[in-house]
Amino acid sequence: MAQSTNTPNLKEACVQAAREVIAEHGVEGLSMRDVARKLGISHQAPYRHFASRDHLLAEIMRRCFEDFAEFLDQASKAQPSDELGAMGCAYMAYADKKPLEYRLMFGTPWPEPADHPDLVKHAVHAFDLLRQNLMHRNAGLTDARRQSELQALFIWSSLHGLASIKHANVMQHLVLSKGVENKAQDFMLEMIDSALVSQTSLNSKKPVVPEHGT
Amino acid sequence: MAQSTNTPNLKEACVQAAREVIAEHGVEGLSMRDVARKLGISHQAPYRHFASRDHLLAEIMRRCFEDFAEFLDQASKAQPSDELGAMGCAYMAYADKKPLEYRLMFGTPWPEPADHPDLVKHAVHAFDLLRQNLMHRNAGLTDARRQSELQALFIWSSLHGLASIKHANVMQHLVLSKGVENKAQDFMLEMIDSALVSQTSLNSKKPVVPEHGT
DNA sequence: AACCATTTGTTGACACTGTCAACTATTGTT
DNA sequence: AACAATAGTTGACAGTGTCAACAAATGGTT
Repeated sequence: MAQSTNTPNLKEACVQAAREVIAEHGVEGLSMRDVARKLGISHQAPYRHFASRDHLLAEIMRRCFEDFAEFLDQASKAQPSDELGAMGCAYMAYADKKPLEYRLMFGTPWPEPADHPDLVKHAVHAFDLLRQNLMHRNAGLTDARRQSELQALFIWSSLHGLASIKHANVMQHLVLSKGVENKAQDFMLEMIDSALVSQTSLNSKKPVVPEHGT
Repeated sequence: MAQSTNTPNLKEACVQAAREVIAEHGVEGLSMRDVARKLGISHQAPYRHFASRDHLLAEIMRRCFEDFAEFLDQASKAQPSDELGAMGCAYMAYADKKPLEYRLMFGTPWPEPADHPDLVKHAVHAFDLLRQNLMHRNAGLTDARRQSELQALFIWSSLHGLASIKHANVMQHLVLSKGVENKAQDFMLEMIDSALVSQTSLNSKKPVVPEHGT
């Protein structure tokens, strides 16, 4: 009966509440009933706006990808001289500053893609930013598109790999030498740069990825 | 009462049954009661051998790391001329051939590490194989250990990144050019090799990672 | 062989989950 | 004002992990 909170559009409130629950108890700890409780409504009310828990989760993930893509876009535009390097740094910075969102996008078992086409669309768009950037960089090459895609996959893999290793908090168990953990990111960006440059050494000598992260 | 199956040691049977359940319904679909049902025992029997669902899962993950480390070790020993490249290929081959195990190790939210020290120990050991290999390769360098660790993290990140992208089945949504998906792995191994060689170009010119995967 | 403690397995509960079905209240349209 | 559509509620059902109390098996000591 009551509906203690003022919720003009309950759908939006559900998304917000769900994000809070995830922040507190992790993705696995998200329950529809928690969301309902948090909003002071009945346990079935959210089902009027989301067909299932997976649909709610998919909506949140979709927004994360939207936010993520915009963040990458901004970063690359802010540094026109080195868009690619900026994107690499931005990628890692995002994973660092918004671990929840990152984990949600790339560390959570996805719901059935066929049921959530919008989610897929937004996820692909984030990748396309990287691909387009490399396309521009490889302009003139015979196999520009193919090369760009391969490079994009390489870059994405490396960045994502390091980000998920960081998120898994596993480095602290590896008994690494002093400073290695902190330097890992810069080192990795250098290695990516190095690999790209040595591959396309005929075209450009300019470094692709600068030194520092944040 | 009944205990329909002949289970001399129930603990072992539980692990086996759990792996089957995971194979059928995924990690999220693993339930203690499923395990019990599968063995024809009461729903509480498994708790005599595993304090909780997480403990059962941790034991399975621990064995996966054991198996994984042995696999990497075998591969590197089988090809003494290029241990590192062999390990890289072996890593991807394992992720490809045993997706369940790989996903379990690297794609599943870990239980609280403090509660499962053995799990951590075995996971670290797998990483140590890579580190030691690079240590041997970098022998003589001033900062051999530090460099080896940075390189190991880079290699691991790249391989793991690509493996998890593959497992997420997301490439099929990216509308990649023909052949890119299949070539991604070899390309990535080449890039890793290229980055390592160009970094330590004063020491060795020999390629670190060969062409083909399996 | 008889006793007893320890281990192993069972039964029954409890609180929790997602979600279906049936109900009521609200709202906008005619 | 009447009515159809929408939004929210209540109550159920089957499923889960796990605690507590019980029973059966097992093995060592006397």
